[in-house]
Amino acid sequence: MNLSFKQLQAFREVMRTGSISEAARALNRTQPAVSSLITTLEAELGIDLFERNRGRLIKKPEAQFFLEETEAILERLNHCTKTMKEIADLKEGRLRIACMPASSQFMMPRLVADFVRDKPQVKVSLMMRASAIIEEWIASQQFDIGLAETPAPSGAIKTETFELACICALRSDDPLAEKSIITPKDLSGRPLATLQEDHPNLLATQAAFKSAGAQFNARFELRNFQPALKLVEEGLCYCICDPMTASSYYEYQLQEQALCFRPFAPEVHLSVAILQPAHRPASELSSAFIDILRADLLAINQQFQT
Amino acid sequence: MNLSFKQLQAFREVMRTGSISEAARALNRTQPAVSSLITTLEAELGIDLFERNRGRLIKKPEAQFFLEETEAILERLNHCTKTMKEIADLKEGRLRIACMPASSQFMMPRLVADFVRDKPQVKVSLMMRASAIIEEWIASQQFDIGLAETPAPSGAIKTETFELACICALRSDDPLAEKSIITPKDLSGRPLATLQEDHPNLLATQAAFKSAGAQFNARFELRNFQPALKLVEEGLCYCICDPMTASSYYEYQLQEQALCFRPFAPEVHLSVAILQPAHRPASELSSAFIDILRADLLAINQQFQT
DNA sequence: CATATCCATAAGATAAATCTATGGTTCGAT
DNA sequence: ATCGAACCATAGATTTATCTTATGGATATG
Repeated sequence: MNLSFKQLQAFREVMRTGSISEAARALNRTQPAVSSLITTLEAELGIDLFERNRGRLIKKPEAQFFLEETEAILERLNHCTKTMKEIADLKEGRLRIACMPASSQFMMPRLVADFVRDKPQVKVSLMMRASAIIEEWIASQQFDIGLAETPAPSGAIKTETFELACICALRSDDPLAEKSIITPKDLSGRPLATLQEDHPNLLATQAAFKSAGAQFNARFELRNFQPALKLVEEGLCYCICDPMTASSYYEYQLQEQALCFRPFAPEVHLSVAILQPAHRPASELSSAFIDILRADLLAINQQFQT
Repeated sequence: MNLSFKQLQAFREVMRTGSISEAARALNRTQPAVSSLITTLEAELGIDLFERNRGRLIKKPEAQFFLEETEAILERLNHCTKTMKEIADLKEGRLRIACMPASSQFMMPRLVADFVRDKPQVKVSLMMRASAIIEEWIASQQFDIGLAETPAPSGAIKTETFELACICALRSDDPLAEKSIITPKDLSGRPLATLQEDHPNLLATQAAFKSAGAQFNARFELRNFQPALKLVEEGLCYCICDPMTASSYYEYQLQEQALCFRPFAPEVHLSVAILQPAHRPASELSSAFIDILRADLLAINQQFQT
């Protein structure tokens, strides 16, 4: 089987125009070139497609059948290359994203919306889960991109870590809002909403308080910072939360913002990471999305550091 | 769009084996050859299909998609060439045959049956009609092959004429059966079954009688010779009929043949023809069938000339 | 640390496609 | 009839594409 697309294209053109010379003109080739293409095509198929009668070509019934196949193949090929071009231009494709709760409500939807605005053919799966689940999904290649708390190193996951500087959430009418930077001393003994148990972020916060000689009063222990802001709004506590959660607050609480955020010193981090399946290259689409995701994470991390 | 099947085959093999070197071995090419095929393929698609990581190839998700398309195209092409081979070997195709009554009952079915015995994929339409209808069907290209009485010359029909020597049908117990050749003199004044009105065959028969000085007694006028044999069996008449009709008699009247046939002199012909649409080449299948049809007509024409 | 395997590249060799030139045939119009 | 314009096929020259050999760099394996 040594056919070529050129032969098929030449054959199609000959069938359309009814003559080799005409087809040659349409294809910007010389007549002998097309003649040869047809001859070798017939030889490879083992059957004559045209009858050479009195110096002219006459289509044989077999040619009609072969034309249908030819059209189908060329059409498919054409469509396929077009699709690949679309994929190359990021106009088409599939993107499966799994993200942690802090980013799921506003940040990630906003990024996805911006990203796909000019890509009507791109399909997106966007799932919110706890970081541990996201790890599994990425490791098992069920998702292309994950945003989660930094997992333990694993051969199955490629990570790009971001140390998000946590900031202090407090009521705008709180006296502490006067300060441009909040320290453990400021919050000494005051009720806090924190992450639970042995979360690295909690440990780091406790360490900051301890080394500053401040009293650490964890009143609310939560799985993540999202619900904490309501508690702060109610005046029940303070919260040293990650900037993604803080940023979300501005995105949904557009008017009458009861809360404000202040940098916290010393820096306490929440370590998050962009996750990708290892041993499998990212699609062009993934890479492009990760670019804007990275940029947004860096921007959010800066947003509250004045 | 300048892709080639070679590139697709190479790509498929690389996807299967996971490496260029392996694929090259499978394809009986050198590794650089395959490498180049893949490179140019990527260039023409405008997108990388593999990631070159630490000296190895890693499939990108885009490659997976493209593979599906590639498989489909190659599969279709493969199937198509196979079918063309079948067609070339006359193992596949379509044959539309229209035949006149004299040949429809035994001769043509027998020929078709012989022809398609080893061609299970060949589809046949076999229709019996009066010669005038067959002409129309062939001229309008509704049928590929016609067997009919020779029509008036027409630009739309290609004809191959056979002058069938008519023979005399008579009862085996008739005294005339003793003779090896029947002449108009033998039948002078005796009742005949003939074709009707101004049919050339009737006119020719009448002329033979006249020039022999014999009396022509047309007792039964029929549209064709088939029913005549029954009348001869009943002893009601003689019939100078065409050899196809006579041959049919042997094919269905296997035992107790009440009739016999004798050559008639001078020769009186029934002119029949194989018809094909003009300005359209025959399929390989048509040509092949016409070959055996021609042979059979010649054989039948000899059969009664002892 | 040596060895084997992988891929890419370059240069030369081979094969394929294309073009130019030509001749034969048919058809239509002088 | 004869001429000219189409048509197609073939042959030889030329360009283009493809393959191979040779080589070097990178990475795994034992």
